[in-house]
Amino acid sequence: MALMDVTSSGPSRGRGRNPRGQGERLREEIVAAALRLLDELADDQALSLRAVAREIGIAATSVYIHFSDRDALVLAALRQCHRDLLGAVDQAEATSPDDPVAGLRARTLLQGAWAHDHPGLYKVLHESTLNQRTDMAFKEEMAERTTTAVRRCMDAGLAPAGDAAEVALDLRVAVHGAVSMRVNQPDLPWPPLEEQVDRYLTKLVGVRLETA
Amino acid sequence: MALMDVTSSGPSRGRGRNPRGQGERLREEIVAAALRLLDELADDQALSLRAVAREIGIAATSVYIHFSDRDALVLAALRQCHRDLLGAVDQAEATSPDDPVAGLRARTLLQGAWAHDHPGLYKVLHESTLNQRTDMAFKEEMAERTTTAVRRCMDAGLAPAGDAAEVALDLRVAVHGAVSMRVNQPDLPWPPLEEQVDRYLTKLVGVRLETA
DNA sequence: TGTACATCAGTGAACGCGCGTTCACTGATGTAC
DNA sequence: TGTACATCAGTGAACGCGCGTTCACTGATGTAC
Repeated sequence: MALMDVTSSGPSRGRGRNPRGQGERLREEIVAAALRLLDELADDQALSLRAVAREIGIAATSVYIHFSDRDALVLAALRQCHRDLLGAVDQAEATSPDDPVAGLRARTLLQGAWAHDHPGLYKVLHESTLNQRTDMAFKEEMAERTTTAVRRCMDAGLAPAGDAAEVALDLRVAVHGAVSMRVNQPDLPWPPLEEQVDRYLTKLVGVRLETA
Repeated sequence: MALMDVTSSGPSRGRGRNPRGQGERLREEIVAAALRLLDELADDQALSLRAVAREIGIAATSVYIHFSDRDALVLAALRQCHRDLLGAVDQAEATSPDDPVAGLRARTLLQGAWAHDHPGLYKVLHESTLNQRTDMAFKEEMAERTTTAVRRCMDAGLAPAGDAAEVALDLRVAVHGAVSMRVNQPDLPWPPLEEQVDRYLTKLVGVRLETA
């Protein structure tokens, strides 16, 4: 995807300036560093622009070349994070194209696995005070796709017909609760997420899961 | 409860020093102010000791008379907050002493109502990074009491017999999800919490609710 | 081919601010003799 | 009854720090003529 650079080894380590026309590379690096730090900090308010700059070895002021202020940076990072997650979840679902129930289950479990791998980002994405202060409209996409997945189960006769949006909401909410509590209190002795998700799928959506 | 003070009107407004032996009053005032601010800020990291002092008109250093550092103050505030909530929930349940299902429902709904009234405190209590850094063992009490309430329903034959702890966990988790999402994204068009809770009670616990 | 100029990618010093915490203190009130 | 002293409740100045943001700048690279 990126052109090979014969003269330097690695992605221009040593923090030389980017070649002409490649100024956008820094932008990507800034966003990536912000995501790394946000995952560690688990709190958008705690992320400082200066820490991001430090992380990649640039002057703090260089961030302003690409972002108008700190909030714009955080928002861009979250947007990117959401896009990545959305892609991963869709991909997980696509593994079982012929089995709507398996697809819905894979979707749901991938979100759990992602939260397990990136607890800080999960918190920032779902619990940050930016949610109140900023738009975040892009988040609705995930909800819509879950509704679609539930409807597919209903249409295939694998779940009792009903209000797919309502059922999907109940499922999303319950799973968010399960993930959120695990993320927020990781030291408590939680039962396996898979089992709990399966109970929710069974009792809330009404699908039948083969007890493997 | 407190002795009447004939010479001053109101609870010693004007911020004169407390009489000898009443130094603990300031402690209570500090905790109350911290809770007020935490509810506004919805983030324990954002609460500054200086803001608390400002809020009640004392010197910032006076906080150190009662708390060893900022974290100790926040923890004390959360402990108090949790104690109050626990009492309120128990009281709600006690309104229906002869109906375990109504009791469980009242318990659950009161937590929802409390979160609605104190969204910032709900967030701090359940989502603050203090959860990772500090003990917060006192929070387990709420879980135990919910399990007891569920078991009561089972024992009375009002819910299918089963693992009360597991069922209670599934319920608590789902309700936390419902409350958490409403608190974190208050501008989204949520359906009434009561109805969602009733669905969870029906589908997860298996109780039958009179459809009034 | 040379050269002036524009553009691009980024820097470094400085600003004012609020923070947690430390320190030595103040002044009222009670108590021992 | 007087008085020295201890205790209590709380203060005010000062510290060093990291922060977001502003400003004027630097130096390499491309482009018009």
